[in-house]
Amino acid sequence: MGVTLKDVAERAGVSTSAVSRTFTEGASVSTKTRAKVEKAALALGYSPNALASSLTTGRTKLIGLVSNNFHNPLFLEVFDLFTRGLQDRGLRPLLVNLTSEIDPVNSVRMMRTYSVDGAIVASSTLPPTFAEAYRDAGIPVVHSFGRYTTAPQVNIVGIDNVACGRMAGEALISRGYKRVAFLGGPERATSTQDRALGFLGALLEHPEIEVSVSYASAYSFDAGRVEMTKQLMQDPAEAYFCGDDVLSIGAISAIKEAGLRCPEDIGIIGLNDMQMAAWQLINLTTIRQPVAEIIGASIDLVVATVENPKRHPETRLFPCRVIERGTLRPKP
Amino acid sequence: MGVTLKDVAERAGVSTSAVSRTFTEGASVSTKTRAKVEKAALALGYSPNALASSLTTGRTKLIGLVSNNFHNPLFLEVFDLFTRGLQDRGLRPLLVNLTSEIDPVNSVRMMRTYSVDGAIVASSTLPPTFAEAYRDAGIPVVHSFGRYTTAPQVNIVGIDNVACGRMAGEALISRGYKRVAFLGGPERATSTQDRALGFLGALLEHPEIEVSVSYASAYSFDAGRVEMTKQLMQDPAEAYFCGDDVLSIGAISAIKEAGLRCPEDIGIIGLNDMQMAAWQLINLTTIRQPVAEIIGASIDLVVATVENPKRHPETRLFPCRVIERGTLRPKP
DNA sequence: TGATTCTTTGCAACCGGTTGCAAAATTGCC
DNA sequence: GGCAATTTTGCAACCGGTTGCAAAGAATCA
Repeated sequence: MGVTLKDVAERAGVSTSAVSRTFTEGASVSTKTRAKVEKAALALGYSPNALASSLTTGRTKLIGLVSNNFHNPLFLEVFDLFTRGLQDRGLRPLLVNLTSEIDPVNSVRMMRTYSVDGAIVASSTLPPTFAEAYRDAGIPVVHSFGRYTTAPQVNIVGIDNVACGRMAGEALISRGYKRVAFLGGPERATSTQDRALGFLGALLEHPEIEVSVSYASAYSFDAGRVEMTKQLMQDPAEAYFCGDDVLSIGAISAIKEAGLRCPEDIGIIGLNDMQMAAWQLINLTTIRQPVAEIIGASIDLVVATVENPKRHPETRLFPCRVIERGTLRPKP
Repeated sequence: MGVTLKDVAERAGVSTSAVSRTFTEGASVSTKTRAKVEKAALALGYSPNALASSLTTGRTKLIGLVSNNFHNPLFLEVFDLFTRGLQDRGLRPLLVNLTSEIDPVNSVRMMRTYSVDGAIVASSTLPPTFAEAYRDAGIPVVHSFGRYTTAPQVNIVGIDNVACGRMAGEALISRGYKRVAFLGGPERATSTQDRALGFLGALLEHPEIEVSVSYASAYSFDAGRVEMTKQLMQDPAEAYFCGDDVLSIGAISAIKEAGLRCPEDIGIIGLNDMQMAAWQLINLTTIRQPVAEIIGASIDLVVATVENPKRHPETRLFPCRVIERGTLRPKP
């Protein structure tokens, strides 16, 4: 079955080294032998074995793509962009689903077992210790959608969640809402904490506006719906900044089920701008996270770190912006 | 960085063979040496190199997971289940995104370059020739969500799309709709053709019911919305069987935008039952595709074919059923 | 043409493991 | 304890490639 280097060498009447060199960028081969080899390889249907060569070169061109966000529709876009982006650079994503794992130790071992060149942790909910565990194991890593820190221990690419929270707060203020609220994801998620911080910060400058905070149990439709239903039974705010788009849609669902309208009775602003948010049926006003840029930068960074492992860890943050749709009342 | 077999052997004071054997299931090692080796391995933090061993064993435990459905929310569930299912069996998914590819030749070469043990083509829109190209290259393969054929050339796991079409037709008939329609995905997709066939077949027994057929340009929200808008400008049917859930949601959006109500004015039944279909905001009556079973069977089949490459190709179809929600009027 | 330099080539060792084989060690049995 | 049967062990070859090195060949120049 498998055609090997040796087969090609024999057929072409050259040494295996010659064959190896024709398939190696920038190696020294004459045009004549190259032609002979290529002809033989074509005839035999030879394709080099990346894993065997990785043994000597130390590069597998495998990148571990680690995530636990297999329930957030945004991540379908994320996986699409990551796989395409990696493919375009001749790299292969080795997918790791961490949904049922809490400990990085297994995935680290796996990364080593498969000698990945680098790893990308794509998650807004995993703690920074995850990416750090990879780094400690000597695996070049970047944490995408991770939390910004002033003295990063690992590469981080994402958004400034505090700034986004502030942006959301200002959006509500500028629309004249007098009673606003933050409806976050799980309180322990760092992204939630940061968004709350920014939101409350913006409101601090407006003591005349009433603010409240609550947390859903997960970044999910159901959790958003449940939490908003709870709010409606008490004394709801006029407008909510929801921790993310899925949560927002859950909240909107609760509002409509209660016979209220959005934005006429209650306004909602989300975060992410996943494709679904633009669906006319949903038409969610939200803050766009520049997913493509984040992913492009993540790949760039992991490649750079693979090429220079001593590279200093870096943080790259991308600006977000409000996307005006139909779930907040218009500015006065 | 990398701790090798030799390092462990040296430290444990045994041969490399002994170390290799302690890490090989069912090999002959005494308890004493095993203990020595394990102690040394632990102290050194050794983890075996799967790629090096694949050279001699011929197994990488890598499974190519090939898809082009990176825009259908159902596939987030699909990827979640596939990655978890493969992981549970000690296999690793190597993700291949075919979105911008039409020719299998590149992905086949890639599979060989990485010596995958097998491949799973997860797509309802890729033609059967794709999976066949893998099989021709000697790669054990199963086509998940593929089309049923009586004399399969490759393993196929999925649903009986004709039966689903019939089921949808019967659901509409039983609710007393007198003018019904099929709003399919792209006409060239085999799944669309089969669903149309089944749907029309069911209606054949009811000549008193008026039937029409149209096709959206893609399995997407926008395509569904555009096509339904077109329908509404002419003379719409009372109820539509949409080719899939995303298409259905697009259609519902168009209906609401036109100031009509679903199901009071127009009924919709979808296909897939992706998680979102159950969201109260959408509450789509649809036909459930048993995704978890399909994926479990796909993994079983690919593993079985890896273990016995001469295994006869097999088709496994799973029954679907109607999930009653709120987008069809109730049965009389 | 011959000396010198640069390019191309093959040899052989190596990457990190596995495995058939024969020798060594252990066990069982009388 | 002695012998045969069984288990454990290490040697060495091999998996499919890469690469440093020295020799061979080609090109350059006087």
